[in-house]
Amino acid sequence: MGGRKHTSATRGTGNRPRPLKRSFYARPTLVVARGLLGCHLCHRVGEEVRRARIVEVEAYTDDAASHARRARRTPRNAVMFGRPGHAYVYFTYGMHFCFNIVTERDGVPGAALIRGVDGVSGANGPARVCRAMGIDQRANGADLTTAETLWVERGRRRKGERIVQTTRIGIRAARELPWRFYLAGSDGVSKRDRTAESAMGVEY
DNA sequence: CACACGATGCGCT
DNA sequence: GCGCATCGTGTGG
Repeated sequence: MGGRKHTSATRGTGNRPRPLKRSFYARPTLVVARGLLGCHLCHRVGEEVRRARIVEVEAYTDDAASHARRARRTPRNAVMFGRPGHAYVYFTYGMHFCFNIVTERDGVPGAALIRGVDGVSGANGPARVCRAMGIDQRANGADLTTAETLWVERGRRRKGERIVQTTRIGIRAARELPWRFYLAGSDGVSKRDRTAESAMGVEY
């Protein structure tokens, strides 16, 4: 047995969490959103740790469709203006939660909305991600860099796996902005853009 | 204080 | 494709 310290047996689940650091999140929202694809969202629920692979993300800054539109701070969106690497969870339509990760440097609003994950069943769409992962309002404001209960770990992007960039879902304002990213061919993608996929030659 | 509506998902037409 | 559940939030009076 050579000098290999990390085997697949010691590197995978069951070891100490290796949460993404704050420096990962303290970057432009589009960069972070794209970079989260393929990473693993982890949530401790009691003794259990739920893990899922992030496959669809949207970016929100101070654009017209954002809760932080016009860079206006309110009680609800305040966490979007705070330190990067924290959870922004909001309640909507009287029954759903949506989970975001705060981006940009402290004081600059930004968040990446997790819209789809693979690895848990029925997690295409932001509300279903929260339901499947057990994320609710209690997670709002949580620091994801400490790996206490909620965190993200670096993942592998499969060879040849394509990233599709297209418009965001379920908004009216600024719908032309191509601020949604997803991994082509993943089950957890809420809505495919066939036009974009064929334009970039995606096949499967 | 009143009210319109939403970064959704589900069931029915 | 359309209506609707269900309620916190933001905005305006």
